[in-house]
Amino acid sequence: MNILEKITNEFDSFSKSERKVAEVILASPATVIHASIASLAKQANISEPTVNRFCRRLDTKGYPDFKLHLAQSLANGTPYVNRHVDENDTAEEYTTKIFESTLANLEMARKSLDATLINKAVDVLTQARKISFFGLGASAIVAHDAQNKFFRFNVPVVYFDDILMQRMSSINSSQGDVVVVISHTGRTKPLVEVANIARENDATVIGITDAGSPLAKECNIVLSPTVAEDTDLYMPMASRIAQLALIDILATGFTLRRGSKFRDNLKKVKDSLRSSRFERKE
Amino acid sequence: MNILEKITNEFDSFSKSERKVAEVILASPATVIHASIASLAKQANISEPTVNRFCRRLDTKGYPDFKLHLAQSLANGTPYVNRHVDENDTAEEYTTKIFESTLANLEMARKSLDATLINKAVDVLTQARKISFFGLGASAIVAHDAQNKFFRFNVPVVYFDDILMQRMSSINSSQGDVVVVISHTGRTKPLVEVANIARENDATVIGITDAGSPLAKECNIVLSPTVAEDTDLYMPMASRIAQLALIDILATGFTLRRGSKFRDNLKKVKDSLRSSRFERKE
DNA sequence: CACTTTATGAAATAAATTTACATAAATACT
DNA sequence: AGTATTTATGTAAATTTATTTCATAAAGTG
Repeated sequence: MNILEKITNEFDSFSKSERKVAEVILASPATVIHASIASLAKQANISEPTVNRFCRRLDTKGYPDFKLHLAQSLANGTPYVNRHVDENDTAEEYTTKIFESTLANLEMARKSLDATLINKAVDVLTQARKISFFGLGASAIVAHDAQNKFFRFNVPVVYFDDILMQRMSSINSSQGDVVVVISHTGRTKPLVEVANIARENDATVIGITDAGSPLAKECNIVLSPTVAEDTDLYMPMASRIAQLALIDILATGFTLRRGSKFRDNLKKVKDSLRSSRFERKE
Repeated sequence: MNILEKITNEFDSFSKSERKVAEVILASPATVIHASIASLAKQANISEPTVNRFCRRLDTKGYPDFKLHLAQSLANGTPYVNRHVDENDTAEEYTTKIFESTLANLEMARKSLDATLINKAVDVLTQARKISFFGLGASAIVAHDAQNKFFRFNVPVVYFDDILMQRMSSINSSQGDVVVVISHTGRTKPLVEVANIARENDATVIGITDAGSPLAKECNIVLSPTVAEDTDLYMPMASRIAQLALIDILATGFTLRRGSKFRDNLKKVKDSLRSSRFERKE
């Protein structure tokens, strides 16, 4: 919790002198962060140790640490929240709301991801003989994006958004192949079947999906970026953005694992596009 | 400006010792705000006065004041750009870095977008007879996603990631049609041509691209979500996520403009998927 | 109203930061 | 190349700032 809120909340439980400090701080926190303990004590008409004790009471290590917390409370204030779009919102308003929701959800997704599992997934991917990315609907886009990234690594990579192709591809998979199945809910029957087929054919299955879902049960490794999907508009929004961030992370882990020499290759791929572009004038 | 960004920006103008401090700070700013000047100096293998001078160089009053600024940079809501992944990062570290960059870039994109133009674009889209989304490479994914969203609105919508199909489609366009061209750089020759063809055939062209680019010049409306693309790994990352957020915004604007009755339709589309899913047990 | 607990402040101590100065490194100019 | 000059860095002392200790005062309790 924000330390300013904390001061307000606990105000009633403070002693007489502590209240004096609290009042001075609440009156102009921005001034306090630049004041020494001596000057704050003087402003509040109490002694320096009292200020120090006040800081500790608020679970900080001492006065300087307290100022740090105060500074953070003052910075930008508003944490990201999921804000719902309203019927009468202006373009300005819904633009802000959507960005804020997206940010809030990314923050949430970040917290929900387990670095150990990511590391394991990267392990598996770097050793793969062939990588397949499968998704349907909005998740197809994520699979599509993953292909666009991983093909640069010069590993055999395929992507299908057609359930039949996915099935056929899975049936042909075997040990050493990695199949990445992407589904926000993890409840899309055909995709669960595809995962099952892949696994029965000894492929390693990585799921980017909800941890407790039927799809998750078919996976060797489950990565689940959790978001509070905005269901107001019945469209996948935050989920796919979090999934894309995860793809970035996996791709980054992959390149890091392969070392710097490997990254020169990436530059080549990028440079190969140059001739199809208009040059910058600057 | 955020002091962390400032350190990153001015890094090249630092002296040898200053760079050492900067590196330590950038590597783990959260640790630094709890460190004394002595411990930071030791970590960076330089003397305490050098740290102090470093702080002043960044327009702070001294080390404690510098820490205050740093704390504010780190506070909620101010993620920072350009946290470059490092060769030796752990999964935990690069995961954090990528999320932070993504958040910072979304924040940046949000600031760069003009609500008036968004409103205009929504206007045009709601009145369109047919909407086409065109992109190549990483932007193809964004176009793909846009189709996935807009087809729910029951308007004729197409998406192509094939340059020939894009050309043919553009040649056949006419007044009342809207073509949305997506390209981060706006310098991909074939796509610029496509935009030109569309415009010559009286379609309205909306560009999701860099404002000053050749592609932007061919557009009737230009929406340019600006991001500081991380070029370390030669892969499009933040740009496409910002573009997707913009698609969400346009789609949201579209549904709001169409009114609540229209949104019942969206629910129907979503419900139509139900039979293909495993039910939740809860 | 005595007694205990809790709160507060003065002074001493400890810690951290800054200044002043000396030396070393880098750069520019013969 | 060699010297002069500027710029960068470190050592040690001085200063500022924060914390601890301990004594005293206020508040609460039976």
